[in-house]
Amino acid sequence: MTTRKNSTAAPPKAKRATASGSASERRDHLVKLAAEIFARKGFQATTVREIANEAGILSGSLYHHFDSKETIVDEVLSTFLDDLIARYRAALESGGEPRAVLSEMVRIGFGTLEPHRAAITVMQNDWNYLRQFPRFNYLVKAEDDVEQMWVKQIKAGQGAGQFRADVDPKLTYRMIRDTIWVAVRWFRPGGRLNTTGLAEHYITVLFDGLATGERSTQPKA
Amino acid sequence: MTTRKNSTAAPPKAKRATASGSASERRDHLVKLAAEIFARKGFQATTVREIANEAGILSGSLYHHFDSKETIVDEVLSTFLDDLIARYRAALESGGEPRAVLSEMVRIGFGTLEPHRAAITVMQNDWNYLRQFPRFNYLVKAEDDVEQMWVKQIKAGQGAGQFRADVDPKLTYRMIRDTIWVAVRWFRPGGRLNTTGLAEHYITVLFDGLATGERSTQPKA
Amino acid sequence: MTTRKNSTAAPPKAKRATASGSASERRDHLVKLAAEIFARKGFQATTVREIANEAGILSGSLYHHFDSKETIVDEVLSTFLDDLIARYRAALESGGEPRAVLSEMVRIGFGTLEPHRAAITVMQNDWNYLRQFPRFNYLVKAEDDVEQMWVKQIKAGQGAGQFRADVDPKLTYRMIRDTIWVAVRWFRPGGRLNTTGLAEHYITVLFDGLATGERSTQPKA
Amino acid sequence: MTTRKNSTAAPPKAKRATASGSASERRDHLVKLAAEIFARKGFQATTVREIANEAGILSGSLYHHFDSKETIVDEVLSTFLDDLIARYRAALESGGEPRAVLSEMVRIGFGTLEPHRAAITVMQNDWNYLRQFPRFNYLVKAEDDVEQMWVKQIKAGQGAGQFRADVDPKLTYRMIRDTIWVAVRWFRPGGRLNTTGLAEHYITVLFDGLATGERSTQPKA
DNA sequence: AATGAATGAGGCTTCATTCAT
DNA sequence: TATGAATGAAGCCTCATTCAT
Repeated sequence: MTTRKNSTAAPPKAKRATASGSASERRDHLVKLAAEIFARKGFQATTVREIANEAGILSGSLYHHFDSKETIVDEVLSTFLDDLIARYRAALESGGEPRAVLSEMVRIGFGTLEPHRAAITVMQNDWNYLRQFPRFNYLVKAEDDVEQMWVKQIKAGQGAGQFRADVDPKLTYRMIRDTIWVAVRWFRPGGRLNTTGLAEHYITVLFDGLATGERSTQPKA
Repeated sequence: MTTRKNSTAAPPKAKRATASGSASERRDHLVKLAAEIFARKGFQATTVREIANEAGILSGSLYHHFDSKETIVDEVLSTFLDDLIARYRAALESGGEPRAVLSEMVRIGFGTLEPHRAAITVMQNDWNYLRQFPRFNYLVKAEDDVEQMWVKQIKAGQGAGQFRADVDPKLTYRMIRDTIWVAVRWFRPGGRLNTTGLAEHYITVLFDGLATGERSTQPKA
Repeated sequence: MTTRKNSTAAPPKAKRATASGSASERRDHLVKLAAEIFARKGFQATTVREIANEAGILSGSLYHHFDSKETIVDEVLSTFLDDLIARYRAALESGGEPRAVLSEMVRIGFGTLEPHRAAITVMQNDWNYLRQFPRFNYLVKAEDDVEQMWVKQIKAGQGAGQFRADVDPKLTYRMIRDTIWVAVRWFRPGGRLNTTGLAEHYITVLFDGLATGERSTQPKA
Repeated sequence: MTTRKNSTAAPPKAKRATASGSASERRDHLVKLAAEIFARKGFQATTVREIANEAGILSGSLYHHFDSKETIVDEVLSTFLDDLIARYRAALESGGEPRAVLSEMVRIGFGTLEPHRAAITVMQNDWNYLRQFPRFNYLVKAEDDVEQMWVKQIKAGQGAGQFRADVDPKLTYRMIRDTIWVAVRWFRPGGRLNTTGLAEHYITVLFDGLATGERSTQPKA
């Protein structure tokens, strides 16, 4: 009735070693389990009972660790965003030329697809629902911060003559962002391309286009 | 609240001939109302009571029109998909060269953003949840059909030397598709660009890329 | 599973007559049932399931009539207070001399003991708990209104020389009020005294005191 | 949070001799804390976690001191009742005349308002709920004992011609009792009157009545 | 004595759906 | 077609209590 998973395989001692661990390790483990289910079924369709079952405890016991179901998804999302923003900042601080920085940002984006697959999926699917709650206002803030980083680089690239001047920076950012994140819907590790391959593929098309030969439209700048 | 007892008296046929004509009109109206709410709040977060309220009736009364909540969203999605596929087919049957056809398909895609905004939003946000029900299997089928149309054109374009040969057709399709549909999340009529402008903007970047000057990578074919 | 009470005794037709009735009759009936249980067990110790069981329906069905458990107790209390204040106002508007009016108010107070026994009990026992919720602020308001009515009469009586001047009007009111309401804890219809008898007994002691012979302290006025 | 492992090393006896002396002091402290919260929020609305928080420990740790939540409130109430009955007995044993003894009992009652405010509040508000549990039967017994003391004095007063004979002793007792205890709801130290003042105020009204001039009804005896 | 994790029962509430009228 | 009352299942959460450490 207690341990439901991994119960018959591991020796008792190993089990105890797993069950203990630092206070927040347990919490992190639970967040990870929850994230997977949220990603698979959607936040609303996921019951706290499912999360608890997956962890081998009763649903009420979850509330020893979290205030509410919202708190859990909050931790899922904020963990991802914190990591993402930190990576972006590092890329910006490298001080490279715009095209190189932007390429790196694309790589960073695709690079989160695997480690943060669940969180990105939740953000894609449940964002619309979650944002109606005041507690998730910070998500909008984070989104704005990220947008500024991208738009700034695109504009810098246009100023430096690296990017065509006849595209809208904000619009372009949105298209890039969506193309990256939405890939989480169909990308599965182990397919033809890994996320690095995906990134390079996209960088190619993004910068040089799908067409061959001469560019049909020339930049105005 | 209105007519309450006219069920057993009048002959069914006569009644339908007179009072009807709006038989399916009423139904369509309800579907449209529901679609808007589904789009705004998500399918699961939308209660049948909300839909009924919006229509000025009680929730139980909805069941004179639809078997279930799923039936309503089903109608929302299938109406959109039927229209979309019909348009794609028309573009394909025009028999133009691949690049022209693909451009037209992009235009068609962006062109559905306004008339089918609600349906597209629902498909984006609730697809993950809905697909777990067998009744929505046909959605997967429709998605596959559409994918084939696109991939065929991309391959044709590569064969004709119009498109670079070093990109993956299926992957490219998915990125195009995602870029278009996901725009429904932020596109609002009345902004800087209408959907036609959006389409042209994207076609430019898609075919010629973001960069200026020489293409850094050359097609292998 | 549906009708649990009065099911075997009454003929089917009678039952239907009971089950229907005007929309608010059903609601009033439920409120009355709930009031009895609240009085017997306390508001918090009463579960919505108990209320629903008593009414022969499922707990969820209660929410067809009421927003919440609080709404039910709200209706219990406000019904009582509305009636009480109306009666007090009528007594005040009779325009009698203070001692007569005050006597009448005492009679009114004891007079509510039977028809509003449940509500008064709830107010006595659960007031402390309920007042913490903003929605019950109006209870405090009603209490203040009533206090003003009483205090005004006591002061008037002192001004007219009918009541001793060396007592505090507000304090005296509180003691009278509490003595009346708190009787709901032990008063049971069918005992030695009915509520009229109780009222007269209290009026006697209230005005003339428990002692015999000369009053040991004289009014200062 | 503090000492965590000193259980198996030291001999129990030595430990108790040193660290203890506050064995029951700690317990009494916890009871006092609990009483305050019970009074403020009601017994049922008070969680063991709140009590533990107030004491700076975790809720589970409370169970090293008490078997259950009921045990705590039991201690709150019985402590008060033991003290009250002892005081009453002392007054009775003084052997004064009925009116003097009764006055003293009124003073004792009001005198408990401050030192036992919390316990009295709990008894007022949660009596109805608590009495349904067999373990609190002794409360009813104590209540009966007290009633007998009062009624005996009232009857003695009537027999001695000090109190009017046309009042019901039991009924009179109840009204006096209620008037005193219920004052706990609004009495706050530091107001116009302290409990001594309250007592004298009430004694005046109780024996001589609110009215001035001749008594309108005369005792029959 | 205290911690911290868990239990198990139960509470209030929501909601899609049904059905007699 | 619509109403209004009800169902029944389920959901999130609370809380007194237990127990190994």
